[in-house]
Amino acid sequence: MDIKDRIRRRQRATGATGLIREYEAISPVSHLAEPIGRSSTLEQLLDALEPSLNGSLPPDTYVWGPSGSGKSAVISALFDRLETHVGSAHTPIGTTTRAEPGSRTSFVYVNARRAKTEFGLYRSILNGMLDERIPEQGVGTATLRDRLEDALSTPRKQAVVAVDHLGEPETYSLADLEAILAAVDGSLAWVAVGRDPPGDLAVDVPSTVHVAAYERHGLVDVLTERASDGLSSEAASHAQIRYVADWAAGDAHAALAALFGAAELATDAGHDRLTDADIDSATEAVPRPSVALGRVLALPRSRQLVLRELLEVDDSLSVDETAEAIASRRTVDLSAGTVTRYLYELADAGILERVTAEGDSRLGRPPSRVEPRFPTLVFRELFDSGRET
DNA sequence: GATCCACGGGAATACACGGATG
DNA sequence: CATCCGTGTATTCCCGTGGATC
Repeated sequence: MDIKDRIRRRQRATGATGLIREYEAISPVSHLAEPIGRSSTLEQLLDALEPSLNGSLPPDTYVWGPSGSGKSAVISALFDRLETHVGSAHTPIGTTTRAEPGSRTSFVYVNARRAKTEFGLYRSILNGMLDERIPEQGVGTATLRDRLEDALSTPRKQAVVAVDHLGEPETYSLADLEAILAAVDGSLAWVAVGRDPPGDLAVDVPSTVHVAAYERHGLVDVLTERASDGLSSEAASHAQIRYVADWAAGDAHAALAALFGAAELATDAGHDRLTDADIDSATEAVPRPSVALGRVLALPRSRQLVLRELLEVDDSLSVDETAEAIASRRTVDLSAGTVTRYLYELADAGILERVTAEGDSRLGRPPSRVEPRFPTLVFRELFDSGRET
């Protein structure tokens, strides 16, 4: 919804005549309704979820794989489909072949980055199951849990909940998720998504699905498809796409971030197609490894603002000096001390990297400076064209 | 009046370094 | 020589506050 608004705004601005035809198509934070080249993952997921197609509860499942391997893309697209075509809650009776009459299965996709608490999780699940408006505040967590149990208590009512992005600094772990959902009394199964191998987790999961990184040709397919949807024809050459795919080494998020950044640079420079220099500059603006943009864009406003302004500040300054510079900008209404703390916190979370300065031997502990660990060009663009994320 | 959660200040603690101490 | 201490910074941690919502 957010993204669409931004895109419309952009399309209006550019008249969709420029090099970039559709921002969403080349955005690393958006997913296609039909993921490209992940059919084996899709099959494995359907195997695991098969019981739910007949109205019974599937086993809890853990899906894992590296950054940019298409986990989110596949899961979100699949749950979307399942909810509209299989979950009968919103489907008029008799329009599709359903197993047991009256059985209702809700398929809910939850982004843990945006539902960071127990309260938020219950709220997201209820939101996906019911058409009613769910309170955001003013009501206790236990109340929400009761409400969820109510929703699940109707005979033959069940829910399969996908919870994406587990185990990141800002999100809870699979163990936490299991504990939270175990407290819910009702027919509910989960599909948890994370990066850690199942063996590293403190939880035994009955079923796992591994998603491997994209092969080179697979990633080329993804980029080709996305470029043809989002860019003017022939804006990116085949050789350029292969180059980006190689550079990204299987990480679709990084590859799309580079493509998006290059398109942005080319547009700003008035090119009608990507130059190799655009691509080089764009890849330089994508650190490897890089933090997912979705993580950055899910941060509270004030942190995103600090990150945005950070991009305008001389990056050789110390943390304190940087904070000072950021706090003095007129868009920022925070004390330098608070900005300092934000910078340290962001560094601790891996969104920034602290680099201890060398030389310059003054008294006391030597200062460090911070460098972004996220795709800066894309963040800048999404932040500036949007707002309210 | 209850409740969630982002905010934001500032106290507490860690660290680097040189010099004093045992 | 190893350890402790003081000083000046850098970094981390805690917790009350208040807006918004029900």
